[in-house]
Amino acid sequence: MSEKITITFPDGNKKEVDKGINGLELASQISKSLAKESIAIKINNDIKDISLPINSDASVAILKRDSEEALELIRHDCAHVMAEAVQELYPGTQVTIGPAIENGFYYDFARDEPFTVSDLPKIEKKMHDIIQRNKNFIREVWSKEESIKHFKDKGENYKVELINDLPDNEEISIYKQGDWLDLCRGPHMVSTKQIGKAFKLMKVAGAYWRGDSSNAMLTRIYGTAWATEKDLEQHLLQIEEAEKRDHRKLGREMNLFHFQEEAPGAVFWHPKGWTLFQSLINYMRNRQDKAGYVETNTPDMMDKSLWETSGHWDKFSDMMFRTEAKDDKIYAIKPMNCPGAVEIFKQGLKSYRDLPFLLSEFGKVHRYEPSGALHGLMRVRAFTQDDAHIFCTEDQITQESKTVCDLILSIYKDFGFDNVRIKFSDRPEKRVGEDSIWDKAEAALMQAMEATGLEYTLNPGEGAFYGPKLEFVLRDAIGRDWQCGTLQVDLNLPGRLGANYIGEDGNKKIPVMLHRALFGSLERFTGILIEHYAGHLPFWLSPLQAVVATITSDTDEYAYEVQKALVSEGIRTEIDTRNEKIGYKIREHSNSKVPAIIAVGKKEAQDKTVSVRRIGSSETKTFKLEDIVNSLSKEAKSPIEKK
RNA sequence: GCCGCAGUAACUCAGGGGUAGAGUAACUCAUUGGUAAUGAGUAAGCCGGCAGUUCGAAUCUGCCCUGUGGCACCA
Repeated sequence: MSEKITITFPDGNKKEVDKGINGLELASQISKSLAKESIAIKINNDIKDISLPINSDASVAILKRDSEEALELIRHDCAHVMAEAVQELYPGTQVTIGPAIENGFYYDFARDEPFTVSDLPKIEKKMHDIIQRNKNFIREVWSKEESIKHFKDKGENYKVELINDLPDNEEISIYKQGDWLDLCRGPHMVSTKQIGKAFKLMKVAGAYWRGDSSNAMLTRIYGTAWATEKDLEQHLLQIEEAEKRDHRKLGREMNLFHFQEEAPGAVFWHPKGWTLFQSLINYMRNRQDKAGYVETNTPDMMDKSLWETSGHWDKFSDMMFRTEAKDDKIYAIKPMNCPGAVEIFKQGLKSYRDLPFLLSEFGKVHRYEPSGALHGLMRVRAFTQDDAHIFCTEDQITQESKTVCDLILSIYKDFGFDNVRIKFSDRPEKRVGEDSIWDKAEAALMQAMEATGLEYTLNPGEGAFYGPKLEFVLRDAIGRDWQCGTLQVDLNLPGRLGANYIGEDGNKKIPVMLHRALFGSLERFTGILIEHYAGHLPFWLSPLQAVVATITSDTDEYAYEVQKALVSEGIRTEIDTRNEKIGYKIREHSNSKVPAIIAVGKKEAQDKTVSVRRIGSSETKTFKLEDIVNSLSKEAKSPIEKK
């Protein structure tokens, strides 16, 4: 009699089966249809090939193609099929790695002539052919020597490198699909046909071998893959939706800003865009005033020596703009506001009684960002930080950090961002300061984090060169994440720049400096808001809040009266007396996303009323002039004024 | 910075070795209208820059600039 093991199913049922049974056999014991639909198995919560023998008691779930976990397999299998298609169509192309990723998969290839998008339809067609061949994925375990020889003979140098770097005790598995095979950890589904049809190759891109810019550049092909064609369709629609929200497009349509060749990565803010920008600054200034900050302003250019002292020159001089005048000095255009803040702190003798000392600055900084990184307002070379530096004692770190966290979250809420995640980044490889100082800074920040009771994730090695940091990541209306605010504990720069205060004991002490930014970059935050709201900014932020549109020229005079009434209450109002039909005016102002379109014709002029149409609605409501002025001026208040 | 793609009228885009094209916008005229496009007409361009090939280049080639999708970077 063969040995038995006990299988526990997700519903808690147990079953005694022969040792060595595999998932497929197990499934067919339950039902034929299940066996037919199974694609993999979850053994003790690890997803495995369904053909893998089960040799000990285990909890087991059989995965069908429509399960959530299947998606990753579909995508990974799809990557393999794409690699086969590419090697079939373009002999001599080397394969490297090809994982499943969010929404799809990619595969990196090494080929002298990179692929272009025009190659994609051909590859896609070949993939469909391969899938139709319905070959099983077959797993084999090879010895290191055997696998190295195989890939070396085939000229797959990258695979050889991968195998060489595998730890000696690791099993080397190979997956075959028909004649084609790939080094792969797995797992995979049963056969290529289970991939289905719901995939599409999306784009080609360059990518460094092993993500290291000193290595060769490979060609990456990205694809998206889904369980059903409906899901694929849905995904493509979502991409379209994101494109519609693109702040670069909306910024032009709404006449907010532009860029031009002479100033790469620097914004030309148009009047409407600048109005929005200023609304954000005013809001933030108000919140900071109430939180006990005092606002400062520091020089845009300072002698290079200051940046050498701070340590910025050593790490970032390549990315700093510099300028010189008739004297022989080299001035750096500030890439950060912190040294300036320290210089202000240093003026006059400070006592422990002055701490915490909260200095804010809407500082415009310049950084020579790599050309390939520039992206509309999201990544620019000249931007404004809502920066602040909190000088405090070590004992105050926890409380001050907690206060900053609360402030950030409260501010994000005012813009409709309720879903915020926090990342904790600790010491990077290249840094200044003793390890003992880092120990202290990290511990203090961690303690503050614990004190807030907020959830966070660890982000090892990603801290600033002078200290660990928290990063605040918010999720927008269509589920995209944006890193905005930051809080950094700095036990290094104040000392380097010679800041101190007189302690309780009468001795000089070096203060701790907390760097923090809430929106982060005002430019970037503006871009995020535009995309988050798809251009439909809330009334208080809308640079143009109302348009008075006339129906006939007979009522121009009354229209001006209406505009004047609104403007005198601070509502940003334009007037449209053009010789156009009202339908045309409605259409135009709707397209440019004006929140309130106020139509006036003979009827309104006679009754001293207005007809209001709000953006997003096709309803028209009639109000008395004074009533609309009152209600709009209430609506125009910022969240702070409303509180 | 690296790999790919793109740059033509204010905007969106077609064209492609031999008078530079469309739609929208602008301007002019007519029309004074009731909630997402009234009609007719006019004007508008160093076809990103510099070199080269050619009898001839917006078109082909090279270099550069800018943008763009990724990668790398992000104090």
